[in-house]
Amino acid sequence: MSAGGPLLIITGPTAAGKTSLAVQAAKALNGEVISADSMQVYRHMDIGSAKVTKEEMEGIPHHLIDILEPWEPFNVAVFQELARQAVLDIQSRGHIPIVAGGTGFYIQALLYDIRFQETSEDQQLRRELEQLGEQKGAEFLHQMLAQVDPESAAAIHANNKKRVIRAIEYYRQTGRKISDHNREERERSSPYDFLYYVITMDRDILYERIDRRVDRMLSLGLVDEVRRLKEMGCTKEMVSMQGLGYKEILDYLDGNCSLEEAVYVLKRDTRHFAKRQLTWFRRERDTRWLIQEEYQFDSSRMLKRIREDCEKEILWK
RNA sequence: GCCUAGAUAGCUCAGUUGGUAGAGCAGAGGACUGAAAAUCCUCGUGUCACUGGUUCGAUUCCGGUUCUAGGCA
Repeated sequence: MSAGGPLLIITGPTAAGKTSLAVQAAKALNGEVISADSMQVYRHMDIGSAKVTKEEMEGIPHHLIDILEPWEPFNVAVFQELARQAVLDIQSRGHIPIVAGGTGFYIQALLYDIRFQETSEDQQLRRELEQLGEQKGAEFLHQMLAQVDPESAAAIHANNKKRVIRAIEYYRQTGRKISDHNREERERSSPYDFLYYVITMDRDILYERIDRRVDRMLSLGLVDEVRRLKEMGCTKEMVSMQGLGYKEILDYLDGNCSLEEAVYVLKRDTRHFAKRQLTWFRRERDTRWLIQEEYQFDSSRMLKRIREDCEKEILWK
């Protein structure tokens, strides 16, 4: 038994069926859910983030949902800190933590206990570097990075300004190369006894479900939800407003495109996102894939599989 | 019915002064360690509508056919 205790992870691309399986698993295994979702942390963003409703929770406690206002910043390091606390909290009640959500990066940070530096975010430096990039071009920034951390420069494409800037920022703040840091962190093993499930299905079916879900969001009042956020003062620069469904509808409300165009882009970008999520999970170690077709799209059948795995692994007595 | 313009990758279209063709989007694969629902990289053979003709050679020129727009009756 590892020091961290048992941990169940239920993830997968958007619209794969994570939410309901997580609740069912929690009910069956005496668990509580920790959301690993970068958008559901925000209040007033219910429809577009496909946030679990009170009814869907079926009385199961859900952590890290509705904890921030849309103008507040959020990132992996904050998530990790809060998620750790939630794990301890749940364990203190003798319950099993169930991490459910589609943000693979967050799951990784918690699962492998990735170390993040105790430095405050340097918005000033970031803005400076961004400006520099605007003025002198992506190549220039990339060259700056190459001088202090050639390995990172070789690994990060010059066009990927966000990454280049972060690598420079990391070096300036810590005096260390982010490439060294990454290499070390990659070696980490998890403190938890975990079962890492990734729900998926045939790509065409997944894409159809995404389209239908966006249509449903629209009929549930996504446009009104975004309009309310806009009236509250939310702008597209905010991290929260970069979420799918928010940036596109905001574009429409700002008069940059028709609603039809916004919906087309939203569906398309959500498909792209689902694809990226799958790429991420394919690369992760020790994942167990739950192919919906093999379980007739029936979450109780998937739950049965999970229970069998639990017994085999003897994670919980 | 006549005239004109089109018909090229799943979609929108470019192009070849005749040597069998290429962009964007879609789609696929990948990266990712404090913006991650973000950011970035890689991948393009298809009866060039059909059918005759000219030609060493036609998707490209000429004729006909079909279809689609627009115009005239």
